[in-house]
Amino acid sequence: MAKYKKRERQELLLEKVSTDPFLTDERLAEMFDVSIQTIRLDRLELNIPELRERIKHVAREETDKIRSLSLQEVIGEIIDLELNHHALSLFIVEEGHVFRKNRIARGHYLFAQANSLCVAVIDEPLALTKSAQIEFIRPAKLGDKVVSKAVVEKMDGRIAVITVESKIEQRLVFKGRFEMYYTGEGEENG
Amino acid sequence: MAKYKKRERQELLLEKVSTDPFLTDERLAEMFDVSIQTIRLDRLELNIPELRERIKHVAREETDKIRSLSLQEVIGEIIDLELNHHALSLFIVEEGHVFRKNRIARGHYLFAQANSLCVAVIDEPLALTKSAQIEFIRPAKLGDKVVSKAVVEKMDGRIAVITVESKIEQRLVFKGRFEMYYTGEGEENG
DNA sequence: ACTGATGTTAGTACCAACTACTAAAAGAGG
DNA sequence: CCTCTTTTAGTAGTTGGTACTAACATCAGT
Repeated sequence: MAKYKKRERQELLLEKVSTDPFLTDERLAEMFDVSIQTIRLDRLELNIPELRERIKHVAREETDKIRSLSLQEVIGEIIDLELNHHALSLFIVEEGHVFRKNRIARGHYLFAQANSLCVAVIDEPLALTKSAQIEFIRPAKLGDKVVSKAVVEKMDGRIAVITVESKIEQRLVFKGRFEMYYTGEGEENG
Repeated sequence: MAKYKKRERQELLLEKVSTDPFLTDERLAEMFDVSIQTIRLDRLELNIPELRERIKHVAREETDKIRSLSLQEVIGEIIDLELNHHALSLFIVEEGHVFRKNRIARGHYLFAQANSLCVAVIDEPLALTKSAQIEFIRPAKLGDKVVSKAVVEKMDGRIAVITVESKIEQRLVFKGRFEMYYTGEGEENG
């Protein structure tokens, strides 16, 4: 079987280039046993940018992913906050948070949302989780919007007690009782 | 104050290039108010590759990071496992896991290690956390190697009770009691 | 002030991987 | 056979460089 027809070649080209953006026109020409010019024409017709632009695009995209990853250090977005009283955050369950099998969110992400909310609600330089009792009432699934509410029950100068309830569309999915240790000393050096 | 000395400029150059790998020699020359040749000499001395190589490197590196990201779905590396009995995992505290201020690990990472260990130790298609009581005894700091041990206390066909102890160099930093819900039905569709 | 060493700039030839364009050759279909 | 599409060839120009040579500039020490 000799060369492909134009149509086939272009389909395959798209596939090749999207699976491996690092292919030069020269390599591609060899792969399809056509001239470089043909590959160029194909790219032109298919609006496939040149090698360097493809690489640049990948690099840009991925440097963005690092940013959104380090934003993930606080799980969930805080949408309401009154220091030392209460706080509200929203966490949207995405691909990375679920078991592949059943698309149920891993428990520790729900915990992380609650835990970082507790850290945020305390208006002190140092706030660490001391203990917690938690319950997972219902599973959260891919795409669910989990709203978590933390209420500070008491603060005695060292320990704060906070209750957290997380809901999806008004239905309780998680609750917990957190004891947080806090002080005014923000030790800067390790 | 006019131009920088060679030394200073090269330090700044390294910083600039590593924070933004997309800078051409021309842009850099403008920024430091020197000729392009000087920038080239600097790059040569500092072994900084040219723009295209830098971008290629970022693109390559980052396509790899997608892999290591999906590895992150289990926090910690499992180093010993006897299904339905016990499991051991190692979690090394890195930059992304700590508060910047004091380099203490965020609580939910220690929880995540324990939680995913509990999921792993149960030899059933579906295993979800039902509830947990946890205690943070001592803070874990940047660079610490946290060894977590999960022991299955009992399994009654639906609920497993697991105790977890996490230690850094033999010293207890975290303990918890987890109730896990499990079944043989691995529902594939949401 | 003169001498060297170090640092900076200029300029040339060359490269990869292209774009944009023109033009010729090859095939395929009626 | 003629026509229309497809493919190939070839030229000029671009970006962002390398590698190299050579001319200046700056300052340090004597």
